[in-house]
Amino acid sequence: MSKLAKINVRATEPIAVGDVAALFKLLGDPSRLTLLDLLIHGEKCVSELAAAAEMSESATSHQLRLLRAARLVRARRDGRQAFYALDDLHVARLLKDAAAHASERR
Amino acid sequence: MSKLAKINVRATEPIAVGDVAALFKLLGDPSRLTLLDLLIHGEKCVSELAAAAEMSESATSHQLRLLRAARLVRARRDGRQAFYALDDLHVARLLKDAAAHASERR
DNA sequence: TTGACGTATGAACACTTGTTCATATATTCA
DNA sequence: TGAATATATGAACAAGTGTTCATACGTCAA
Repeated sequence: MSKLAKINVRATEPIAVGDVAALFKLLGDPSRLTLLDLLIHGEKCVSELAAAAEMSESATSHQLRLLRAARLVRARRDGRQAFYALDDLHVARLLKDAAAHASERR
Repeated sequence: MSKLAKINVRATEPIAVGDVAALFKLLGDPSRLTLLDLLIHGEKCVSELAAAAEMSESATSHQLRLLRAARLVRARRDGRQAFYALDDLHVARLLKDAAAHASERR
């Protein structure tokens, strides 16, 4: 793949394509996207998220783990519950932009 | 998956999560992302893109097909060559935002 | 401690994805 | 027409992905 391997869209500095692709890849799954969308309105615990997204709690936890590894969300323990929240102010903007984009393509 | 299934990030109207995820999914591959990045600076033919991205022309054509189906790029025939260009003004912005995002996460 | 609850994690599996290889189509030139 | 060039496409395969199921962990209450 690409010897270039840098994205040059006038970002402050060129970024490895792999990093950007990894970010988009994480956002490119309906389950994860739903979870992130749910978190836009504030932090929620795993069972809340699972219920709202209509996923099993196991699947929810697995996906949250990926989002956490990428630092898109952060976890906070409160007793037996784990509360998740967006850990990145830019994510909401990316979602918004992409949503706007998708809506204009009809 | 999600009964909600709409993203509500104050887009003009709620968008199906599936559509947004499909867009991100397309952007979530290094090969396709490289091709799009190459096209930011103007239209290019398949062999140019293949050379610059260090991919086979077949693989390049396959990926361009996906990008074309999603109307992220458009093709123009000129003799034996097919020139591809970004077909979406928002894509460059998405790439830029994501690159900025990725760069701030180090 | 014991049990229940909420969450996390590993393994397994079906499904998807990107590439390669072979072949087809389209266009130009001799 | 025929050969050469540029691109497109189908089939097949390896590699990757998201879910499920079973189980483990951490916390609280009795």
